[in-house]
Amino acid sequence: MTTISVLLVDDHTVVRSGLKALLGTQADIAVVGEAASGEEALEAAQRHQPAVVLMDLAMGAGMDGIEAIKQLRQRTPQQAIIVFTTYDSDADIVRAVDAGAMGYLLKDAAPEEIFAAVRGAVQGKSVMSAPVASRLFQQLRHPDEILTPREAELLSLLTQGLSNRDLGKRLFISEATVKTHLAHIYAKLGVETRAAAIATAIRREGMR
Amino acid sequence: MTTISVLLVDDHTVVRSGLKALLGTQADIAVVGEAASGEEALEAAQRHQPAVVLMDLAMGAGMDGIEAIKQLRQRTPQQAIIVFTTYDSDADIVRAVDAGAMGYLLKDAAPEEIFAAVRGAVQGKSVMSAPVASRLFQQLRHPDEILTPREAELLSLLTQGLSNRDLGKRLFISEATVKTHLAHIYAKLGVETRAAAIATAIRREGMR
DNA sequence: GGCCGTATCAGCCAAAAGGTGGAGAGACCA
DNA sequence: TGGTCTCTCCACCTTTTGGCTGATACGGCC
Repeated sequence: MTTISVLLVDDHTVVRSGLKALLGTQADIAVVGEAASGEEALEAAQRHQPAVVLMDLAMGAGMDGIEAIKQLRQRTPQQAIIVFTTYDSDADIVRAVDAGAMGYLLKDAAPEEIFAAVRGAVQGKSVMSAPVASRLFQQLRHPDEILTPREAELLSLLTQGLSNRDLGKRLFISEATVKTHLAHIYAKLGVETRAAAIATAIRREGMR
Repeated sequence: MTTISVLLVDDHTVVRSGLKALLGTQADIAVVGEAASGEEALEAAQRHQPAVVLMDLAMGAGMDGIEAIKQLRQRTPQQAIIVFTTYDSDADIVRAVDAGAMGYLLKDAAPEEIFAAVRGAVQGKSVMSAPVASRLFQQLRHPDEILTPREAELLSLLTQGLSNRDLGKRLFISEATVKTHLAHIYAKLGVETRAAAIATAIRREGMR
């Protein structure tokens, strides 16, 4: 039996020590490092060379989880990344999978679920919490309602109340492009105004 | 030195074991029980008679944290309650304090902060995370940021994505009046656009 | 009675957002 | 190779929203 080395990435000390305590009960799993930000995660992944990275998506200031996943996939592609976060937002799931995440767990997952995900990840299996799987399934049934990664990214910023101009600056695209994306988002969400899109996104998609 | 008994209430297994691990490092603090819901919390508080209850506000289905606090204050008033949650929403803070919480910690709090809060609570001291204190302070300094009933009503409809015209129809007032109310709401919320107002309202005021 | 807060309405102007239609580049795939 | 998807950009036009100023009316309150 080989020991599976795991790196924990979460800005909450409490969550890190909880995961450490839980994973510590398993003989075949060992936490080899911790990081509290995306930047730290890249450094720690390089240094500890874990088999699995358990990562939160929301991490206060600095690099966000999605960006960290992308960079990790580039630098240390042999490491399996499992997202471990609080919300099952459609957009986050799409973006995380797109960025290269192997699994997607919610923080209220049972310990057994977490163990299974870690063990599965090293074998190339995707493990996700039931609510996440259900959302993905629903998306498959309505393929024309799936937001593209770029649209999801834009929607996420939209829910923070940014104007078209600000969205453009933030994403390094023109205002015209922002409007195009927005029109597509509205069509997919089935709304007509940005106000309704924000309301729908925050409530239905669990964005915050 | 007396040992401080603590009850943990959180629906996330990971968070409970993290707190347990952290608090376990302190000789004068002992976790005497855990609960994953408001209902369980009431039962556990009765049975274990802890000196301090560390409680999350958001707890999936069933009784929410605020309701649990109220009930605990009634049944076991000698126990100090510390809120331990992810968000520093104005509405949540006010409601928690109103319900009888002694302290308010965010989940990204440093371990020392958590220890200090637990020790302070048994001595009747209120300990809160810096961002929380800052918000409370702001509220005290800007009492004119409280929405009038009519404004709150309008804001609530606004978060459903309605246009000014629709808001007017729904509230039986002219569009001009809607705009007046909106201007006041924006000023009070400290935003400039309806998009930002919706985002702020749903997130900060806990509207949904 | 006068002051203040709240709720109602108007008009004007500038800015932002939304609708329509079109188009090119690159990736991917059958 | 041709089709499809995604992302990017443009122009033109209409509608909506926001900023500003000002007004009336009702109910407490000192």
